[in-house]
Amino acid sequence: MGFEPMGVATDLVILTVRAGSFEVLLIRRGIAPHRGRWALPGGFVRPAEGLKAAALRELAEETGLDSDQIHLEQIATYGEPGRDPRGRVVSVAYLALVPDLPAPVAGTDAASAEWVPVAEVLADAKRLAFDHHQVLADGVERARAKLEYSPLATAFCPAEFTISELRGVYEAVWGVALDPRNFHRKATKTEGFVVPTGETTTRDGGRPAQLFRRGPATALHPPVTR
Amino acid sequence: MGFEPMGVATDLVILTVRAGSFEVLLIRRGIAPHRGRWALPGGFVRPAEGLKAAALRELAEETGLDSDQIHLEQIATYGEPGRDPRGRVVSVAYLALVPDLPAPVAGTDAASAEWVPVAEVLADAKRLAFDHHQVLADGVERARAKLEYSPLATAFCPAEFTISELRGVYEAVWGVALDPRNFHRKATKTEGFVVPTGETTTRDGGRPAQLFRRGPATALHPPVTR
DNA sequence: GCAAAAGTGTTAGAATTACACCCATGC
DNA sequence: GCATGGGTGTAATTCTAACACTTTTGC
Repeated sequence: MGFEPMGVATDLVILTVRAGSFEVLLIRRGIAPHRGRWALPGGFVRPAEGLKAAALRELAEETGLDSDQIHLEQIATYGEPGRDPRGRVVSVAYLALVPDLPAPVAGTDAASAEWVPVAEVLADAKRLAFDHHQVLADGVERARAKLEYSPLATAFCPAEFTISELRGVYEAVWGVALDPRNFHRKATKTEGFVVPTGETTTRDGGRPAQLFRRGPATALHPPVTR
Repeated sequence: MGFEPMGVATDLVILTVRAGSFEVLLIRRGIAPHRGRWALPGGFVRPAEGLKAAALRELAEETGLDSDQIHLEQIATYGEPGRDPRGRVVSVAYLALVPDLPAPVAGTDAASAEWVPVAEVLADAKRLAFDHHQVLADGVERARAKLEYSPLATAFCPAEFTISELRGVYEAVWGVALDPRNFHRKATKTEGFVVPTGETTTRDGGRPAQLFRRGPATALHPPVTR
């Protein structure tokens, strides 16, 4: 059975929230094409490697994170002829949501990697190489939408977090202010969203706040509204 | 720049609602692998062809429909090594929602095609070739979810339809009964969902019903609840 | 004490639900 | 007339949004 072989790659939209800022991990390309321009991390899928496995490998190379600590899901696949000057390359894009990394971004990859505010990158459609502006836009839109009806915001938080830290994630990703009091009720009353650890912290200042972990829910009923 | 070439294909989850039944278009495979088994329509992407263009070509071959009349969106991409015995094949799955076709399904494709109730196919995980059971399940879940917050149900209807025909789509896809009176209010009051044509029909029996067309909305606020 | 953030209570308005009821047609 | 589905009205309930107010810490 004949078919025309093509290159298959994965690209990663790695998002985090750092100090109230919603940011994406970009690399400066060290090789052609688009040498010296900013791009999403990514690379070709190896012959005996699954697509998600390839994305996990790239993610570990860039961030040092392993699969337990991160949320990774497919966004979409981009394959217009001509999107890559090297030839026909089809790219499967993945969305990774990671907590604010205590360790530096430095991975085994030699190319320089940097966290950049999402708003800044999206404001300039020509900033990124290839069709990565569209890929980023699609990934960001997916993340924003999923915060509403899934407990995914916890993926941006450390293992234990306060309700106001969780609210900070929503505010950074959506770019809106939420009522702290109503948000507190929503987060703690929504079945399975968060579970209290019994501990408290004063790291946010003011009255000590309860610490929570991610709950078992996979969907939020009712959703958190934007 | 070296990469390992792979086969790239598209598979189609073509869904419709016919006489109150939620159905998927399957073909019986005429060639190996999985010869004689049921599968989703699909085929390899041509060298200079875009992914969506390939899906549209397959769709036209199977149903005779052109792009104006149908909704087509990407579901996901499936590329585990070993999913296709012919070698490393990555398949980009597309979801197509089509109205009940007045013309027979017969296309230029020689393989026999048939509409089969979705529930029947999903009930038997071994019915379909390759990993098509998973692809179908993902496509169906996408369609069910999108009915809630998008005006996509109209994609299953002819250009002009009554509110009860629209409700029939929801009931068939979700497998639930909806209150006709509350649904009527919801559909007609939700901004941009449907627009009245001014015509009426008695084809559903009883009092004449107003005819509507799809409205300009791309999202429904508030959503239709399951 | 004062500032800051956590957390609870309350109330008005909006949306959802269930169902009573009337309308316009075919037969 | 009578059956059938179309379409409107309305009240009970639930959800949301806005904000007053109390609690517990650091300084």
